[in-house]
Amino acid sequence: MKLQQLRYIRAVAQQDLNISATAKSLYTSQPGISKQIRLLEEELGLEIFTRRGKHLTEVTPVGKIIIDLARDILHRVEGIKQAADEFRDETAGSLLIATTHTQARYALPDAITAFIERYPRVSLHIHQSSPVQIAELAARGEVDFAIATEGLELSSDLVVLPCYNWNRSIIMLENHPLAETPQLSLEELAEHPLVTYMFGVTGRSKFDEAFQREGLSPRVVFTATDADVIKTYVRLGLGIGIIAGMAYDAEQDVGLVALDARHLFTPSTTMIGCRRGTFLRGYMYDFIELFAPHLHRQLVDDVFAASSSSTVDALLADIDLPVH
Amino acid sequence: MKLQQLRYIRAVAQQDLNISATAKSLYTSQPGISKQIRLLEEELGLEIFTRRGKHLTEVTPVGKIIIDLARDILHRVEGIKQAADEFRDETAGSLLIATTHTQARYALPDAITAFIERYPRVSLHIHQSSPVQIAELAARGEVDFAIATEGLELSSDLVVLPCYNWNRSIIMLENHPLAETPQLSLEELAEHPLVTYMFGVTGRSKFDEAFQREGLSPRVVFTATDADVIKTYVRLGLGIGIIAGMAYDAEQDVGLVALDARHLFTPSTTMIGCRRGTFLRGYMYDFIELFAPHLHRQLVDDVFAASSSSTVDALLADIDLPVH
DNA sequence: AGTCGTTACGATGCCCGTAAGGATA
DNA sequence: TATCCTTACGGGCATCGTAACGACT
Repeated sequence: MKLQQLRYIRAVAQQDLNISATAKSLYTSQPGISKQIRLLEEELGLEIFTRRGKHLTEVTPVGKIIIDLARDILHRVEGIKQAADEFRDETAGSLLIATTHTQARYALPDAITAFIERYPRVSLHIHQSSPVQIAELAARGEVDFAIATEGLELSSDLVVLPCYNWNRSIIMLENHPLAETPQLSLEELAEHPLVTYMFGVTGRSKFDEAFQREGLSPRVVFTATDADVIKTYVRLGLGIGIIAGMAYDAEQDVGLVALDARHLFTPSTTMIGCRRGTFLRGYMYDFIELFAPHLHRQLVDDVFAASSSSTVDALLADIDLPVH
Repeated sequence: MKLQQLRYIRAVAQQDLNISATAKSLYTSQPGISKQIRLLEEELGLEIFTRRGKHLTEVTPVGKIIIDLARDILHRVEGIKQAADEFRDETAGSLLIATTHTQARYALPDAITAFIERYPRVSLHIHQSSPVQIAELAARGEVDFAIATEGLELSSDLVVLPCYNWNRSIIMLENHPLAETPQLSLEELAEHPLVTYMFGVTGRSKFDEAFQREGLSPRVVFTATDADVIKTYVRLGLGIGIIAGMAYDAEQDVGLVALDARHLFTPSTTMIGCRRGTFLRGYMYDFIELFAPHLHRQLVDDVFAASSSSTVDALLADIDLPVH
């Protein structure tokens, strides 16, 4: 058994069982991959992929198990390289983050700024995507960290840590009839057309929960994946916007007013997720701590070691999350 | 990086940094190992072993991390082979158990008998050793299971499950003055010369605890690693024996009487341990369940997935352990 | 002097890439 | 017909084993 064989089966599984495409993506030849896979199957005495004629049609049940193990092994092999890099030069390397628009735009800039100042020689890549895709990227180990409010807890391959809580703000045109209301209620909100985040994005679930709890059906006339788009449509008079509080800036957002809505909605918690078994480099710990100061190295190590929900809960029980 | 290179560094680390000896144990040549290690070090850009002249003297700090990761990786590679074997033929394979004399002699026979009847084509190896060595063998993945009363919980590399509780019996010559005493006390025991298990073996710690709690200093005149030796010396009139209850058999042990001592000592718990990340074959689950019926497959999976003490505690909280 | 790791060197064998063949949609 | 996997074949390279060297105890 060779590591390349494991790489091949992983890649083929990823590329929809197309060996030709896999060969291109790995800059090698089809026959090479085909042969190595057959050799591995021969060595193990079973088929990883089922073939119909000359096409790979699906992954066998054992194949699934083996590919999962292969992913795990290759990830740990990466860990050895990371450990080596860390030791050779702890101030250089790369950091790949997958996150949502909201985080990239409003929550991350401070941490990023501080990070690149402290680690100028770490090449930083931020990949913006939807929560589901973010979680997948991190679970597959294609990025080091996933940062999002929704969707991370769904993958059991991820170690997930809470970073901060945040509340919502209600934004509207400054001449809107509700603009002067001191303590807006959900009933009042439900009477107006609303603009907010799409399903599955930026704490949308807490939004729905709140209305459902009161037996109200809000009139959501427009949904978007980010606050900038929402603000644009609020400006157009389409309705009242409900966005993350941090997405409103009194100076920048002229013409709009924001009302704090923390009395209406449960706070959301933004999380950072990382694949289990990842070798964390020194600057990775530091990045986490820059973004979420309560997540110091010892605690992160403990949570990684624990890797199970109730122990994690115990470790995190005493922490007061920052509120943004 | 190649798997063989990882095997080499692991083996060299294990063989006291002696490449020649490693080469012999792996049936290959010294230069081959030497070169592969250098190639790996070159690829990673660091030294795994420190050399003084032409001798390997110690493992570098990174080396330790890398060797640990290598062990982990190789163990998971074994897991792939296990998964393949399991799928090819779930009734054949091998099962390696490291355990103590007490377990092998008194607790395991029933489970073993049932196991070889159900899985005649699984080659079974039982390795008898001290608790500390047992734990090491299992933690290194050289055996599938460690079964012992002491020492397993010390290794964080092991997933440990409780199998059964057991109590002690006091054995003595049938004409001994205490033989008729209905409820012996620790004070009375402390007045007589005692024979029991060695330190670190078969629940010896509970023995010491009991006397210490009462502020008593027992006169232990002889210690042994197994009950057979203890019984031999009790027969010689050396003193009163304290052994695991299951080690006394009224029919076999003629000339000796046993008094139940569960009112004097805290029960001990015998545990089964298995390295984290092990791929468990179907017959391995069955073996566990044959030995400890409450440890059914789902529960074992949950504990492996949890792999942290407090979650494990929660999973095991509702279980009534069998008492032997 | 003996043990041990490294270097040098030669041969086997493996891996990869090109080219051709057969099967499917 | 176009795509795709497999087999066949040849070149290059890495690995391994033997032998000799240098270094330490």
